Amino acid sequence: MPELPEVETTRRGILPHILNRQVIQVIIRQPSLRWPVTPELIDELPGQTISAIKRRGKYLLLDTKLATLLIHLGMSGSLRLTNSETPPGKHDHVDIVFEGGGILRYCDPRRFGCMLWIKTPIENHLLLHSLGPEPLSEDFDAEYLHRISRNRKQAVKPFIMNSGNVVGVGNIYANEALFQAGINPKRAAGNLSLARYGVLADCIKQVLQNAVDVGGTSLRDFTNSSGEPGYFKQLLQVYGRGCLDCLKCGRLLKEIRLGQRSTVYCTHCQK
DNA sequence: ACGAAGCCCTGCAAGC
DNA sequence: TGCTTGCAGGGCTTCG
Repeated sequence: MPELPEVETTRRGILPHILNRQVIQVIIRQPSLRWPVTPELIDELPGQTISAIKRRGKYLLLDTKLATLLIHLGMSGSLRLTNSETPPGKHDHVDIVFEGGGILRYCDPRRFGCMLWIKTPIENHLLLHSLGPEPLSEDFDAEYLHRISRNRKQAVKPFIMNSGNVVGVGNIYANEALFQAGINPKRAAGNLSLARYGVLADCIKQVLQNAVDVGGTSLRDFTNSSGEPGYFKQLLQVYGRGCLDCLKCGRLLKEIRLGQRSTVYCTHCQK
């Protein structure tokens, strides 16, 4: 389940291998992802050179002179660097072949991801233009969260998971950040004080930065990596630990569903 | 305008 | 052992 840290790890991993390299071929084995991968990609990406690799939220943006390739990994997607000697697996849907033989291979068993070839200015694109700030940027702070949450009755957990409010806070990290911050996930977003949003903003930054740092350690061998980012399960304090003991107070953690998502918290430590 | 639910898809685990 | 069922999840889309 790639969240922002995994996407950033992927970006840094592929960057040195494909930046300023020319694409010579695109192979689509399975076009039906979240949205269809269009044949235009086969016709127009070859011949182009990757001039930048950016990230916005969980979207990866591969710039070329002609257009931008927008990639989302959904919840089961991954990008790996490989070569033509490695046969594609069952869920390896797209290959981007580079001059000199390297292949950027897109794998996505559940096909929740997407790969779109976008020729209009990318910042205007419908998928990007209404996104909230990057959580690790200075724009994301207590004042911002406090301001946009006034009069909002929605629970704070789905509130911070809404990409229009802040990008890249998925279910795992939302659970973790709220635990760190001592905030009950069910609390109405509009009722939290500026001070508590300060704590929450810091915890979100800390949890995400921590995960980026851990992801960074598995970067070195990106070309040969199994595609499974170390995932740092041992660092998770609440996610996946429903009915186990709270690591702060020892009482049993409670598991509920909030906005269709599994939510784990401590009724004693999170108010 | 807001918030909740629906939907896309496959792998895995549990139950029979 | 082999089926069926339920669940997980990001995030766009639809509905109330």
